[in-house]
Amino acid sequence: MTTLTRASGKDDVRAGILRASLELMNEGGLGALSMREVARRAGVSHQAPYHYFQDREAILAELAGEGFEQLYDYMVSAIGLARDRASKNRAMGEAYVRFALNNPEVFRLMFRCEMVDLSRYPDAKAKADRCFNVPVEVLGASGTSADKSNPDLTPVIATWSMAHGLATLLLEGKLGQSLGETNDQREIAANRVIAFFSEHFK
Amino acid sequence: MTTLTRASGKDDVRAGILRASLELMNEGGLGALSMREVARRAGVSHQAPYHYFQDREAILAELAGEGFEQLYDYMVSAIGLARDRASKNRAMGEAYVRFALNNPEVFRLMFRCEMVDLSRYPDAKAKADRCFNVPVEVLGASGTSADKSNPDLTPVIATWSMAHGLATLLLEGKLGQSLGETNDQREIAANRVIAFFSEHFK
DNA sequence: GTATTTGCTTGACGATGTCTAGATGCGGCA
DNA sequence: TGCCGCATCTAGACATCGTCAAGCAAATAC
Repeated sequence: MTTLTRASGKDDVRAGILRASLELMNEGGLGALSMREVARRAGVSHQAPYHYFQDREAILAELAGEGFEQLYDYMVSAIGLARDRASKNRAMGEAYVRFALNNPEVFRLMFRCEMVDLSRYPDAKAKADRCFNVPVEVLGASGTSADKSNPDLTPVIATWSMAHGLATLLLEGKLGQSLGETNDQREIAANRVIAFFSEHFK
Repeated sequence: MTTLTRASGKDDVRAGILRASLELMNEGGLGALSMREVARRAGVSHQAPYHYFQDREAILAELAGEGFEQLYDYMVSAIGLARDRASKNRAMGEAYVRFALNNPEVFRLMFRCEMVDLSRYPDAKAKADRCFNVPVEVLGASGTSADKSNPDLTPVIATWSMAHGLATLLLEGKLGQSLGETNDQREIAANRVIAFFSEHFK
């Protein structure tokens, strides 16, 4: 009885810490994610999280890794529904922005190098790299360079930058009312921008 | 006389606090900017800054405001050197990225809404808005909408997003080695991306 | 010449991340 | 069965942080 509780309790505690972290982040932003509050919410002492994670950054790295996995899923499943390369490209950008709008705090976390130094967390880094390869594969054939081993990434970076900048500006409220108030309105407007962009790259 | 000394002394402390804040930020990132360390470096007690700024955010707002002024200057002077609309557009994007690479921490600060809520700082907000109007004016004539009072901002947002995304991804190291190691290399590569983008909008 | 304001200091409070040092209970081994 | 070691977790302490409150000296106002 106690054994069972304890054994399953281990995973419970670790999972509970992660769940509490995600909750806190989504409720009050990245700044609200404190070790002690996480522990409090997970119902353990303020030091218990240090048994499962080396420090605060290790928790963030795990959350960021999960974020990259989700972003990958968003993009891949959107691409799967598209037929030609142009629509794949567009669907990818739309999925990118949609993910950002649906998971603003995780998105911020994923793209702030001072929050998580990915080079210190190979697992999360691998998940990130897998993400970054999606546009390369979708757009790869469009590279103007004949050298396959060293393709010209310019179009890939331009596309990715557009989607990333749009997502970021939306998230940080820098586009004001130009793109609407609700998430739905903004997503539609964002898709218009992406469509405009894609139009010019056919 | 005394009045004059006092007045300049007052400004000294205020200016010293701002200078120390900027230094700290540039040395150790946004996280290194603490009220107490700022005060220490400015040679005053830990409470002195509260005479000039309501709280930490007020200092950040002032720094962000200065950042927007600089970004405006970067863009406007770059545009001034260009002749036609296409080169203006390109010069603007290049200036945007150059500013970000030259002032990474201020750039981060400027575009993180949880750091500075611009709606609470009208001065900084005005400086930001003036910045955001630059692309509108440069690209304004290209709007497809005939309605001048409500022009179609899609091309403006696409252009801005591209530059912003590129700057952000570069700053956060998400483009890895694809664009070189040094700031100079990255700036050149970034300009290539911007050129590619502009090419398609002629 | 006293009262008020300005500019700054000192001290305190609660909160945080993390180090160190226990406590508690389990599995393996004698 | 009894002991050891390890995993899991708690509790306490420390330095640091942002900021509130109170005080003090000098300049200014009346």
